[in-house]
Amino acid sequence: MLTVSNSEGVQLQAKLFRGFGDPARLNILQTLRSGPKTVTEIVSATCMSQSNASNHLRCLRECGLVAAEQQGKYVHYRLSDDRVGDLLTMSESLLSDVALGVYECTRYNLPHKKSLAHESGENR
Amino acid sequence: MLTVSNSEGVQLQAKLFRGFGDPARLNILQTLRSGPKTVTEIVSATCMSQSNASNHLRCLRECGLVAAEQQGKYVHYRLSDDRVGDLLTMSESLLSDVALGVYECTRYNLPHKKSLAHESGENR
DNA sequence: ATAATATATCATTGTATTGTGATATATAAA
DNA sequence: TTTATATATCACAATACAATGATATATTAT
Repeated sequence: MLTVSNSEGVQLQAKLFRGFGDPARLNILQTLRSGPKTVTEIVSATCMSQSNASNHLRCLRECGLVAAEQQGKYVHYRLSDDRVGDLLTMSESLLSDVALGVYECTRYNLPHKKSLAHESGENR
Repeated sequence: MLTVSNSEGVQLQAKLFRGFGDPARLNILQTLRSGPKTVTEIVSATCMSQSNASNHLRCLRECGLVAAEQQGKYVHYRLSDDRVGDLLTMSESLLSDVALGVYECTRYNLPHKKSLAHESGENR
């Protein structure tokens, strides 16, 4: 078992979670839970542009979260390991209990209020 | 169980994973696996600045991944749920098999070549 | 009260990441 | 071959994020 009690281990593990931590990539992973798909199928299921999907698929592939197999002019992608799906399942279980908290977590999802600071008052 | 088959669900779930997907936050979570800690203890265990730790702790708290309890002038932080640790354990299991791939995933960890563009040329 | 310690907040700055559009490559069909 | 379809690559612009430093708040000790 990999030990993560060192700095490089934490880096690695964080990078693994990053694979899951982007809406576009997570969307792809969720889509692949129902079975292998071609890029075109992924694109249409996720409503993302083809280049964007390819870019994220590359990352997911290099991270080992998905595997690719070329068949003719198609490339079939699938989750690389059952544990990828297991992690999704477990996170959903956790999420169902902490959803409200996550929903309200604002540090990294601020509603884009670039200039709201001068909205009358704001003194503290 | 929360359904993630919709756009908001994926957003939420991605945000949950983001809590794990940053080295600083993951470092804090790993530190808390061995038991509750004060901010000062977390700071010294992780070698991060106090304000940085507080900022990340706030995110982790708002995401529901950690819980805080004030005791006198100390605030004790702990993992909020066993499943947080379980997710870490499971990711480590997965990582031990895909570690090489993750290590080589370059799309989001490019080696910092800030000024390489003007290395003779720079015309674009 | 004053000082000391513990923690939180917040604006700023630098950097990393995302999505896009243009283009390249590869395979198959006509 | 030419054309169409599927996928990949890559530079760029826009955005999002992390770490910092300064400062605020809260608790305890003197």
